[in-house]
Amino acid sequence: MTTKDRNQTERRILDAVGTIVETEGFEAVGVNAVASASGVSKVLIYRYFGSIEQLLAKYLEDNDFWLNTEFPIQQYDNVKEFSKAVFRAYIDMLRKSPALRKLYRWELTTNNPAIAGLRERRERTAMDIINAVSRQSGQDIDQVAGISTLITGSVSYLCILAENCAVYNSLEINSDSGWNKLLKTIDFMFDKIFD
Amino acid sequence: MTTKDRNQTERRILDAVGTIVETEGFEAVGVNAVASASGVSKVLIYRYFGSIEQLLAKYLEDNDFWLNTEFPIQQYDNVKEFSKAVFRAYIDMLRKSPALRKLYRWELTTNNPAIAGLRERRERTAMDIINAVSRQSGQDIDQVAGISTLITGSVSYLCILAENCAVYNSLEINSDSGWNKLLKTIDFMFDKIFD
DNA sequence: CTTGTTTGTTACCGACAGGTTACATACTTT
DNA sequence: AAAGTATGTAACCTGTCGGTAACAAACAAG
Repeated sequence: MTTKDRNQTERRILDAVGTIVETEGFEAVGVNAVASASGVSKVLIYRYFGSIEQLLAKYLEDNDFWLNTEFPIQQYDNVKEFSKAVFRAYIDMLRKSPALRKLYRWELTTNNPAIAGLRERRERTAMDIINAVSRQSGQDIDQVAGISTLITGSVSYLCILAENCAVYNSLEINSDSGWNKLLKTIDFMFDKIFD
Repeated sequence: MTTKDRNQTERRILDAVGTIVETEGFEAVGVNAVASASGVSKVLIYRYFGSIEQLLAKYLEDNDFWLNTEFPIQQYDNVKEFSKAVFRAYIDMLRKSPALRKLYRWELTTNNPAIAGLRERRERTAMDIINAVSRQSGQDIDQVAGISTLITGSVSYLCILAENCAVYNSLEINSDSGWNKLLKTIDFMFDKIFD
């Protein structure tokens, strides 16, 4: 360490968490790994953050995934096109962000207060959109929730899987071409459903 | 160990793998864990199976997930009902089997020859069905593959997630009621698509 | 200048992981 | 009965994990 600067040290630690998360995932975030990746002795991790759990909580809080993306519902008068756009945004977000993929993957094997908090807020955001779409389209809310679940669920799954598997049902889930096919299917579905 | 019986010892080891997989998942299958769970010294694991990878390969080979479920395509003259039935079977299978859920979860974080082999065979089975449905229904094959991907992908995701999370888009993914709603949505979708 | 506090490093501890060596005991074969 | 082989265990080795103690250096306040 060159100078004595607590703020900078904390930044280094959090940055190290970021790179570990992006490359190896949350599962790999341990005291020793963060210490060596940040070039900071691990005692400081405990001193400044308390524990790895709290460090991860801070990391999640800093880059608050998903929550900051606001969907301006009113602006769309065409519910069908709005729906398509929402899922397009969802796909882009997940395909672009390694950290977000790792977060979704981590959630499948873990449960802790930080994750529970994220899920709650995500649930609220999602249900707000679903409610709005149901109201504006006249579709049954369970039906809208179901369709939304089918799409976001599979998109989440495929984006995680794509890091270890190139093809699923003949779709190249690693390339734009595969995802464009899936987008066409989603559009097709909405065209059939919203008559 | 009471008597000297290699067959019985191998059985004990494989059974221990099974219980560990079902309760904690493939990630937890290590030499020490299997040794203590089976009551067998770990040297024998190496002697009889070579390595943990090979032991897991044997375990996967023994209970070959997914592959043994044959779908008699010809028997259905109604393609729509056949499709619904396939996905119903898929959901039941995944919801009933903890080991299968753990396998799907493991696949999201790992890649090895055993998994690659499974994927290949699964891919072939799936594409056989998709081809048949496309031919018999007249739907574009990419469209059928897309729909199938949306459903199986989300079902896989939700079944894995349900072990750590009770609600997704207001659906109770831990209970039959939530899944029945989702089944209704799938049926609804097929009714709209197959006109 | 001296005293106390913040920031930092090194070195260590116990627990447990994967993996191997050396040895004991049973069974088979001649 | 004797020799060889298959089956089993205990003990150990190295490495890494999370976690802590002890100490060094910079800085602030009197």
